[in-house]
Amino acid sequence: MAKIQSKKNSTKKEVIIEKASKLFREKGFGAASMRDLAEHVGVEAASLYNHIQSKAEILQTICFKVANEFMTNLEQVEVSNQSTLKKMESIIRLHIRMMLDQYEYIYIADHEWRHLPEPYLSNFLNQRRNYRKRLGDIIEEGIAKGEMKHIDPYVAVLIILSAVSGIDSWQRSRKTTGAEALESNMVKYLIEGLKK
Amino acid sequence: MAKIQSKKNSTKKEVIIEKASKLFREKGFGAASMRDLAEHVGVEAASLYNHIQSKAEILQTICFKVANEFMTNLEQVEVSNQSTLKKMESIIRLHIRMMLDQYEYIYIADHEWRHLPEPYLSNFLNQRRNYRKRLGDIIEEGIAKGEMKHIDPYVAVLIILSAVSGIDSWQRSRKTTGAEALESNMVKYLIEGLKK
DNA sequence: AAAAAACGCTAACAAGTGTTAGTCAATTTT
DNA sequence: AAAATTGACTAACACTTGTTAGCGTTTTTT
Repeated sequence: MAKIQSKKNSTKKEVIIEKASKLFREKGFGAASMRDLAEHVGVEAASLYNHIQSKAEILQTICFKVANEFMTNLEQVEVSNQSTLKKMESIIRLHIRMMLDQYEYIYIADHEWRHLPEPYLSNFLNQRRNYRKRLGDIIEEGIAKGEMKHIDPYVAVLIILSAVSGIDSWQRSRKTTGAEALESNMVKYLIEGLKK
Repeated sequence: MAKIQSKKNSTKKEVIIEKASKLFREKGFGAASMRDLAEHVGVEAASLYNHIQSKAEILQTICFKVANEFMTNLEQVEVSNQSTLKKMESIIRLHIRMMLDQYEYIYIADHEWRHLPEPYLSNFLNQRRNYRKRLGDIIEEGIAKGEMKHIDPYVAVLIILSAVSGIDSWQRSRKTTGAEALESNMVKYLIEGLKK
């Protein structure tokens, strides 16, 4: 019944999704074709449909996998006993780390969600709005407690999320800056700012 | 010879590019079709080719228009007699303002440049790399002069550019935050940080 | 008024799209 | 060993893609 195949301990479906994530990032969801994907998997295009239901399903799987991962983490941070600043720092660090070692997935959830079919699109956007709202609440609390500057919480959330998601254009110059250095530099900036 | 048409003082070619920019942003370059565009312009698809050479040409026009605008501004800032912090502030403010009133164009130059055909793609990436390098130089100078924190300049540039380009997901909630408020909040954060 | 250019249209092209139907060998379950 | 499932294949479908050819009308230039 359960079909375990291919190189590593992964279903063929997982292999397809993994290859698709690379392809979707390189070419964009719309420009990546199933025949293209099939070639990377080493199979004919029609054979893909023995494992998946549609092209869109792949996108859904990726987007919601990412969304759930972030949401789960947020819930853990919310109930933890840290200062609001530390909470934000934890979240920032998680985003950076996920960006670094699940680059393709995060990129797609960040940039290709527009191509989700309804009702998944609305669902995804609701989750995203909810996530941002709750990040904003942490910042609001931080301001009220005098731990943070008086800044529009929504703008702050926007800056933080955009900044970490922008790591994608850093990808190629990995050599010049190490991963840990990048992380600490980003945290430093996002918490303490540019001005001395 | 010169053909001045349509509502405002704009060539039909300009109308096409304007409509295209909205379409490309909504659907992505790959998913937006010429027939789709033609309908928005109020013409048959084939007729578009009396004004443009190809779909790709539209993308090129948009991307390089934006790139040149930013580059021109950077050159002005570079030769000005401001502190490095003020220089960065000027640049940040310009980015935010352009994002607000040329949203569609900037978005496309930010997100759809991948679909540029060679040799335009390389050209565009070179310009972008150059732009970022020079922003980094300003920050490097700021650090050397003790005006800025000791932070990897490239990471700082990344954060700043990503943050301003992230305004796109703010677009719909314009009502809650005014444009000036957004600008001052972003500048405040990006210069002074989150921590009090 | 004549010549030329601009610009809309319809029809068509070659190529590519996601996806389904149906067949057959390999593998797993009974 | 028999039966059932899995999963690969080829062919094909209905449709969309960007783009060109060619015709005819309107607008501009001479």
